[in-house]
Amino acid sequence: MQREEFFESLKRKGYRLTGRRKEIVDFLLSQTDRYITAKELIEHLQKRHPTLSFETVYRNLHTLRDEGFIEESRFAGETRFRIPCCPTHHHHFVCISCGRTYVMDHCPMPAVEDIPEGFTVLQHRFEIFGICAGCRQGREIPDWAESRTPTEVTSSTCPKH
Amino acid sequence: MQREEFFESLKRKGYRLTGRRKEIVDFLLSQTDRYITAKELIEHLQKRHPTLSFETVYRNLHTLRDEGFIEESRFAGETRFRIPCCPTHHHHFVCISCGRTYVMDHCPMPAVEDIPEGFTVLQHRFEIFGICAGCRQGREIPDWAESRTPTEVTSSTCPKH
DNA sequence: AATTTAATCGTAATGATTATCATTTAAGAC
DNA sequence: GTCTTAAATGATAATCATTACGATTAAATT
Repeated sequence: MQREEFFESLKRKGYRLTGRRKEIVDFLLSQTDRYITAKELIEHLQKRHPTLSFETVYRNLHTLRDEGFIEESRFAGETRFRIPCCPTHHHHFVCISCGRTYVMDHCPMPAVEDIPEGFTVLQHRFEIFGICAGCRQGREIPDWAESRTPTEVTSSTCPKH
Repeated sequence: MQREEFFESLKRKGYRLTGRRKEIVDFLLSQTDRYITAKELIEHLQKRHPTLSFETVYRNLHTLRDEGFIEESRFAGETRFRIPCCPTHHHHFVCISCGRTYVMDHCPMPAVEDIPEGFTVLQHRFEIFGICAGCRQGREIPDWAESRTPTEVTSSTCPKH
């Protein structure tokens, strides 16, 4: 979603286009290929705008999330946010070292056949966590990743984005 | 995994079988069909053992997690833990109302074919969130669930556990 | 029973997130 | 352009989950 489109959409929903809101959205739009933490966002924006408050950042992130504009994920012990890189439904390979996400075409839901009657599906989450090629060189695998029940999976070729 | 087996395994890894550890594991073993929060665990155990400290609970949960004995998930704004209901690899339908989990046979990993060369897969996460039949009656869908980008998925039949 | 050291307790500290309320400011009306 | 008003913000304090610390307890081994 492009910047102007994004702001139009916010406005249509009755939100005001404040300076802060625009700064926050602009930064998110500049980072659509990875998840960022609230802290990263604040630190980045406070360089130019020292008076920016935590409250404002969290309030905006949650507003955007609740309106479906941003995705939230949590890994390596931190909650992270991002604006989806593209509007179509998809899942990610997430690099736990740099937070970058790589689009995967596959969605598991069509193959799920054992949801019983009376159960309501609201959401699903499918993410593969690992180390991307860029981070592979020169970085160790973080402790938290090695220490948890790993999944032995053999993989194959070629991402996107 | 049964109780004695569990304790044996802990002991083999060099951990002591303390009273607190056993109480914590026993409670987890009594709740293998759902995720519980650290708070729930503490509140339950403090009824009988008022001196139980937060420190001990968190330390044990993390020890158990790091040794691969318990799974961690986060939804509805809270971090939750559980001992897997069975040792084979599987994923869950998670009821966001009661936290109960229902085993699904399907694992999406074999169908994933677009992981590029140089990328290392460490883990994957596939969860379906929704409302189970039991909770469907008499409960509303929580706010947090309705407010996020929902996934429109049609489903079919019959869970386990 | 004595020894060793992991595990625990109690408390304080940390870090992330949320609440309060006075003040500011975007958006629409005039 | 000015006025109005309600949303958004900033500053601060509060809350909540989680972690750290140092003294004490107790499991496991001798």
